[in-house]
Amino acid sequence: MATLKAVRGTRDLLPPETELWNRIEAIARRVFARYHFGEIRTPIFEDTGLFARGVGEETDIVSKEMYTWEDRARAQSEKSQSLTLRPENTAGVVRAYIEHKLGETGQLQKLYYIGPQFRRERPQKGRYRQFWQIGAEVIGPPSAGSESPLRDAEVLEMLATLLDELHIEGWTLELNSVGSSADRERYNNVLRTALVEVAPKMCADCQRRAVTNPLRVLDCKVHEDQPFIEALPKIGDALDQASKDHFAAVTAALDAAGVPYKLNPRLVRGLDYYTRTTFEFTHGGLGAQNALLGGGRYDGLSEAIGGPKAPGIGFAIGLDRLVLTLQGQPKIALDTICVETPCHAYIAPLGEGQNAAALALARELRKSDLRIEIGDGSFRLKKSFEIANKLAWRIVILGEDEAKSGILTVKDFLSGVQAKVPRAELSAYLQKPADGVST
RNA sequence: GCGGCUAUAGUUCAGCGGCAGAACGCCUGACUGUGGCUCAGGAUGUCGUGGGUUCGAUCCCCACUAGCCGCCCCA
Repeated sequence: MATLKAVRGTRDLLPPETELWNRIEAIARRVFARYHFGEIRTPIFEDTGLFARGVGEETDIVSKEMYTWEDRARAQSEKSQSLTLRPENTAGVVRAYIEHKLGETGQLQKLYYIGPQFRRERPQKGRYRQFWQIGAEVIGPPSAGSESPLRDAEVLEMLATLLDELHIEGWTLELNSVGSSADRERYNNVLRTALVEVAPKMCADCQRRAVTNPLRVLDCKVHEDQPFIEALPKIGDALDQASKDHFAAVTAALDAAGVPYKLNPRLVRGLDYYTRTTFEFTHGGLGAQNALLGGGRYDGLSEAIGGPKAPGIGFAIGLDRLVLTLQGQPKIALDTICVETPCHAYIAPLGEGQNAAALALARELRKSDLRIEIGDGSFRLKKSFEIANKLAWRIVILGEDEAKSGILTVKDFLSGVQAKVPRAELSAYLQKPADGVST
């Protein structure tokens, strides 16, 4: 039988890498809490229609990258239904917002999520078919202030704080406004018209994009095309006054808060639901996938999927890429966020007759929140020492002498000091830093 | 979905048309209760899978699968 493997584009995360993931998530939760965000957990699959209507029928995600299947009816009363593994989480959050009538509370909803998403793309470094995102959404009825540029700026400022606390060095915030959906449509037409003349002089990809997705031409990286792109109409000029004012207010607030950003008039995002503010935080050294996170405002999303008017703004961080970035950074930064955590002590029972006593001792110590590993009485003491030295700060020897006297032998690996410690004092003794090493 | 590169020990990798190699890691070493550094031994394996060429293929050819890089697109 062929050995089973994780399917293409999926992978296992093992210790100690999972430790890094946990720490990143813990930092994110801590930062979100300071900004009064609460966690939301939505199902991992949804009705296909949610993504078709929310994300956009014509987007690549929906048209060719979703894991979709027909969930057959099992009973006469049941209807078959097309289901899809979520390719992103914003649509699910907005669906939940509508379903639970959160708008009726009149309160601004600040929700964050951490979880896997699924897209059937060609796997690459930092791009998996099951990938993880940390994201957050600020959404609510207009009366709650959900349309305010202050919310855009707050989210961006929070992200700057988060990246700083994660010790990501050298990030860049790129910022743009794509205007209202009407602005966007108008601009698309203007662009399409302008491209009729210019596109034939550009690269093959651009000639194709000019027809299929004009906004994408702005993203072209071919050097020779840059002058043509520079000369194309700017989306900023197509914005109505309200959108211009909104964007100016966002940048003013960022300036006041001292959050650095770079205006990028070419930053258009792939998802249909984005309006007004769009942004990306990028980081060099990630190759073609240089975006660490992206997001934007989506004032019409709720209505697009049948809900009330509920403007919002949100973002999603690609966790897989964030981890890659951290792993690629100078060791100092990595150490501050992820250090290996050895056990406080390794208990070495001498003889299988001491195994039961070892478990009892471990239980006692673990109740004091000490990290304890237990050896096995069948091991020779030499072997116990070798193992213990690899994974613990100290070894506690539990032999017949110790069992009788109640005084345990403890050796500190760093200093090499060996001590006799009464059982009642052991927990306190092990809590103490092992010679310069802090717990 | 398209193009290029890659696939050998637990890991990182060398290698060659004729019995499979290194480093690190792992196991064992005066069989009595003492690790690290050193020393002496030892085991690593369907050479990604399936076909083909050949007296003989881990090596050459084809297909498949997977990974990496790029394109498309995107967080």
